Amino acid sequence: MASPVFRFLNPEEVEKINNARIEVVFNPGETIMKCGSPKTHVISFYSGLAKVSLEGKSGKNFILDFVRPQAFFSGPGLFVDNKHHFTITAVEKSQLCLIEQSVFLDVMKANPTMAFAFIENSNKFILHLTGKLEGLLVKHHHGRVAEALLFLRKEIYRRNPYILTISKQEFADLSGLSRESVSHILNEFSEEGLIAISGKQINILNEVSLQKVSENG
Amino acid sequence: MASPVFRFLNPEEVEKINNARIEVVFNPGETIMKCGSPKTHVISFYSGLAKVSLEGKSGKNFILDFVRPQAFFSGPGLFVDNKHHFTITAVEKSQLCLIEQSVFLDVMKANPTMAFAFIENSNKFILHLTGKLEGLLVKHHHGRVAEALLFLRKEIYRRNPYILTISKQEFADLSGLSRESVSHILNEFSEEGLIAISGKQINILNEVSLQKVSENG
DNA sequence: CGCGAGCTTGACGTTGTTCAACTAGAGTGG
DNA sequence: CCACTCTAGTTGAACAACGTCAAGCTCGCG
Repeated sequence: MASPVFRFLNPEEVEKINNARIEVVFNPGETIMKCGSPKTHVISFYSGLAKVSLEGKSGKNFILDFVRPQAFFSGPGLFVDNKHHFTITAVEKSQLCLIEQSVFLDVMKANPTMAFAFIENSNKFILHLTGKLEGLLVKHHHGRVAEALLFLRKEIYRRNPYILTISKQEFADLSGLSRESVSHILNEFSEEGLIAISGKQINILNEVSLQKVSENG
Repeated sequence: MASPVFRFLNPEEVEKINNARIEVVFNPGETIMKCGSPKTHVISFYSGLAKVSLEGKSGKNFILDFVRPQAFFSGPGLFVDNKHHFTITAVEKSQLCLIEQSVFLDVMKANPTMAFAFIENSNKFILHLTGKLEGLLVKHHHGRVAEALLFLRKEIYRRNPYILTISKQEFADLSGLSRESVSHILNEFSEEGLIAISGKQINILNEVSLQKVSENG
């Protein structure tokens, strides 16, 4: 029960949730939730890394967010059409719990504090999405790549240098660019001494400058 | 108490909300909520039209959504930082109620059904946002203008032909383009016989083709 | 040693922004 | 009732951004 959404449960409620959850392990590349399929469970994520992506027709994908340890994920189909609107795919080997939605809702119904925590979680997601929107609208490719580099360093891998566990295609899907553009720009950053790349390892050498590029590029 | 969010209140709860609300009328162009300011009320919208926009630094704005009669609006700052993250501006003369957030939350705390309706409302907003994101990523300018034209016809003005109450600049902010691009494209659509424009009136002549442009352009 | 997927590199063309000049309409004051 | 001005909108041209294409590279794996 690691996620903040569950932090206000009493032992009885914890018990109820525990009886309605199944623990599953997904290997890299495996689909956890498929866009369009019926939504029957909510997710409590324990370990690993998964991507939440939008499947555009014409094959273009876009990564909205990552699911990380301690995260809770429900999806916006709840109370709307009870379908999944995003596809969630394991990037690293991931351990998570699938909790029956009906039981989850029962508990939430009786515990308004948990409902408020749930709303907090949704609102943070909304803020994340509007940040993405703003990035796509105002930033040019350099800014978006810089933003993605810093996001991965600060939010996902939480260290520097870091080893990319996502592919270059996924990096492109994260920044809303083509794979080739990402290559070009990483190259430029490398030549300018902002970062150093060797294989899958990325080393951010000049975080301050990169931050500026992210904001003004 | 027109919004679906309030549909499950009992008379006592209605009374409580009624005592904590103030009715205000905004004229076109007036700011209802300003991005960055503290968030103390939620909105129940009665009549008129308002835009919800993101203020990008560098002066670029983007219209995320419109607030219409019957709509409820809270904003994602709730339970996060209690600030406004969007600016809401009246487009037409608008009549709305500002409800004290603390009272609103008290009522929601005691009424889980209302909390669920609130979550439904948030989720629909999330779906709207991800739709916008997808549009920006996949569609080219023609597709976006076509989409905006159809959105205004179907969701906002609900008739055809319709009179634009938003400016061309706002139309551009809605589709994520520059004013000039919008001009060019509306011209092209007009020459191709898809629409007819005279002054502020827009007449969609070939909705089927426009729909196709919206989907594949 | 050879194969193939993922990635890189460079050239090219389309798209859409920006700039600048122009037009139309609305409000103001003589 | 006519200039004058101010804002909103249009038009066209030039340029830059970015995706696409195509060719080449790298590295893991048989």
